[in-house]
Amino acid sequence: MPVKCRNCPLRKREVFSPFTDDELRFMEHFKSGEMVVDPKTDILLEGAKSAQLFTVLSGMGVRYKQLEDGGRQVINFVLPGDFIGLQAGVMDEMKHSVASTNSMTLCVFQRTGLWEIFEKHPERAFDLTWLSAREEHFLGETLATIGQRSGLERVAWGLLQIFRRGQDLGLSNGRRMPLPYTQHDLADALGLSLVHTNKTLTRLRERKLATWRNGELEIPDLGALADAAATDIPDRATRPLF
Amino acid sequence: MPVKCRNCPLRKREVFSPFTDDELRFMEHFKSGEMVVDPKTDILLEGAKSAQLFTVLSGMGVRYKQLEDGGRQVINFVLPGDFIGLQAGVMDEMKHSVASTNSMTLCVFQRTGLWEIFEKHPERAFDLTWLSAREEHFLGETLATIGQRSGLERVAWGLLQIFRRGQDLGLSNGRRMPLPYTQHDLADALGLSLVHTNKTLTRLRERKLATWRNGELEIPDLGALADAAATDIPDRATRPLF
DNA sequence: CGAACTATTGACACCCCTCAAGACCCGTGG
DNA sequence: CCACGGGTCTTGAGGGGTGTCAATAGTTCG
Repeated sequence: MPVKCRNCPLRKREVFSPFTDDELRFMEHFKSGEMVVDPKTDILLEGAKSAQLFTVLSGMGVRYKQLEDGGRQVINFVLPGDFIGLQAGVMDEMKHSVASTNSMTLCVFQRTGLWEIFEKHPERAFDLTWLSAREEHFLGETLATIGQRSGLERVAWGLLQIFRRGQDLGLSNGRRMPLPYTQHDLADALGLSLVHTNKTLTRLRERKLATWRNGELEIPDLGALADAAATDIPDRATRPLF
Repeated sequence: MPVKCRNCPLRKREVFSPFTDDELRFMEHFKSGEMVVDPKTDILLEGAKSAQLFTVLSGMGVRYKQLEDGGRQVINFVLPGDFIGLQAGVMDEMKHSVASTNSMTLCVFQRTGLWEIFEKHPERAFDLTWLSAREEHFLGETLATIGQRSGLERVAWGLLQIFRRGQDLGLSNGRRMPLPYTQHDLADALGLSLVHTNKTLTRLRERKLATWRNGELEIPDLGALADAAATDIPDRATRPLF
């Protein structure tokens, strides 16, 4: 029973382009409902064979892998517009877990709809592949950062990355944006210890490059922070499909 | 002008399943030629808008990102059956480079064929998305390793990973397989310095867990090495499409 | 024979991890 | 109301893993 999706961030390849009639029809056809998730709750678990795919309408979360020894690697941060569960839809099961950080509302699709997309909507199918390739690209960037850069560079890069995504999503008020994660989340994402991440954040704050407090991130000068991250100004990133 | 592709590792989802007639026809239709690449040669450069996609018929290579400061991150190792250039085909340009290590022979496809696949061969298109999702999965594993594990564990994990892929491809003679990379390549893949990688390889050799010499890797006991890598026995990995 | 690349080994420094303790916040229950 | 516990953030001390620098040797190639 398709539900009207007032807020579903279905997009063409352009960020924030208006919906076409075709896209609206497409959305309503495949959407099967909405779902609200409490903070700090697992949405998908590694190994799960989920029958649903999700799109984030609001709230934030993390993709992560739990290690045997108790460690955790945060793969990336999940923001509004992100697609969740494509792995379970295309492969047989999830290869990582997804948990909410905030309270999140999700747009729900049935996995079976995927086949219909590939059969009847080749352009949408192409978009799905594009989405997956984009994820691959970002993971490569992350890998290069974790593998090759120092602690300060990693933290600066991570904050910069998520701030840019927030900007593209319209989450930022000028130089501020909400960031409900814990320092532990960031540490696990960057491959640093919690303590060292904390001390590095303090350094960034002292240098007035980035201040992250009470769930709000402030970056006075993107360029200065980018210098600290040793990255060139990058591709503007987020282009959600649904 | 389609070229007969005697060796093209087109597969169904099963590793080494025989070709179906449909698959053979599909291959020949999209293949536009073969290509031989000298060792140590770039095949695709980051930022390139390549008109071709490739499949590896033989030889080995690396996917990598060159950093501004001279560093290099090896994203992963390219083995026979791997697909190269999907990013350039789906997105506008390559987000990483690909270079040969060995002498490689490649199967060449025209990028324009991609659209035809999505329009007329939804099952193949699904396979492409599956491929991309699989890459994403492996990158996640790598990220977790680099981000969370010690040097010894990383090296053990890396050797194990590539050995298993070699096994699946039939490249291994029992406990040995050819491995033409340099220690520098491995170091750049694992986020370790060359020197430390060397010393860690020595330790693995002394413990008789893995011996990598003269371009050949020998692993006497996969289980023992897996213990050193702190990984559970994983999903058997490589299932190439083309 | 020299140049370039690769592998190896030692010395040393330092980044980052671990352990530990305390502060602050907030919910719960006595 | 206060006590208590859990989660998060913060700071200090100490140690070890890892990076950097440097030198040697083996190999290939011209």
